[in-house]
Amino acid sequence: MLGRDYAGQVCSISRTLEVVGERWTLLVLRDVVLGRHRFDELVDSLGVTRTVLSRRLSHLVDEGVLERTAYQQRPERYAYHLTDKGRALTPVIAHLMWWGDTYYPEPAGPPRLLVHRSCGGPVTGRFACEACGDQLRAGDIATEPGPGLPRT
Amino acid sequence: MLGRDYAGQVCSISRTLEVVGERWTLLVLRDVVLGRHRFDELVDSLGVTRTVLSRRLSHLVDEGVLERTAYQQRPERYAYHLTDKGRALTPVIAHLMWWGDTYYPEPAGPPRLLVHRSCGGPVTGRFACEACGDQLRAGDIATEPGPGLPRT
DNA sequence: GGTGTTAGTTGCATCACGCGACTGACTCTA
DNA sequence: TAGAGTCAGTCGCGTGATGCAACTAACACC
Repeated sequence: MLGRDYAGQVCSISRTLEVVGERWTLLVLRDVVLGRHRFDELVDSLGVTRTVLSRRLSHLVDEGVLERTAYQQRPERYAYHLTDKGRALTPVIAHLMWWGDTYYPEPAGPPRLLVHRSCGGPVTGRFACEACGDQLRAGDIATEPGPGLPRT
Repeated sequence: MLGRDYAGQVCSISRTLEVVGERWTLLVLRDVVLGRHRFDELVDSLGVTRTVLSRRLSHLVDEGVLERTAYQQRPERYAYHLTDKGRALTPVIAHLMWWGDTYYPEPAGPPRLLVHRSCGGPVTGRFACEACGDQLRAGDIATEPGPGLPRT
């Protein structure tokens, strides 16, 4: 996605998109979340070019989102797994999935469901307020300048 | 981001990324969320090319994520605002923001904070289980095949 | 009549991506 | 031991999206 970077953006989102905003990157992460960990598995599943997949995986490993571990020697074969930093992105993936299912539903229904691991119930991507504990809708959330906002 | 589409992907995320996955699109939406609604405001704030911004806005309007309304006649001037469908994406933007602030913190602190509109408390992007009401962490969420999953 | 504002469009050069073939190290089968 | 298969990539070429900068159009202000 980035030929050039999002220069001059003092913004947490642009920094994030430098890492995961390129074409295919979020789909690669989705596949890893769904249990696909090997290079050829990802190529087959995504239909992405081998060149691009190679670049994306290297970038994600460099940034600490994925880790590359040898799962066999002779010949050396590698698998890609999420780090904690990568796992922290699953809500983004989950919410993109929810949004797609909501606004672009497939006739047959959603191909994947998000469930609560322990009780099996459906999961929704609500935000919560840490102070009062309320679950929030989009309209309940406001932004305000933080300490790092440059004065203009 | 998409020269070609993510063809053959039976996936809610790829459908979503067709709409919001292109370079700059999520940053445009962030800016609209933060209150920038006019073409030149967005150009100045993002540093994006006028050409690309024009394309992105048209695409988002076509997809019903933004709406384009005239805020004055003679000369006609337009502003871009979120639709409900667009507002449903704010948790994605918010979570990307949180992730950037967490893993790529600025020395001065985060430039923007998310707050609960009514009580002012900090907001975190947790998922919640609709069945039991628990707030979930990334590890508490599992995926399972849904009705729309094609058999292989 | 000249300058400024706003919302774009146009043209050119460059960069990233898609496509497909190829490499290299090793295993498995006949 | 020759040939096919597996896996994780790399290489080369053509196309399409993007960056840069100038230009247009419609109007307001002085």
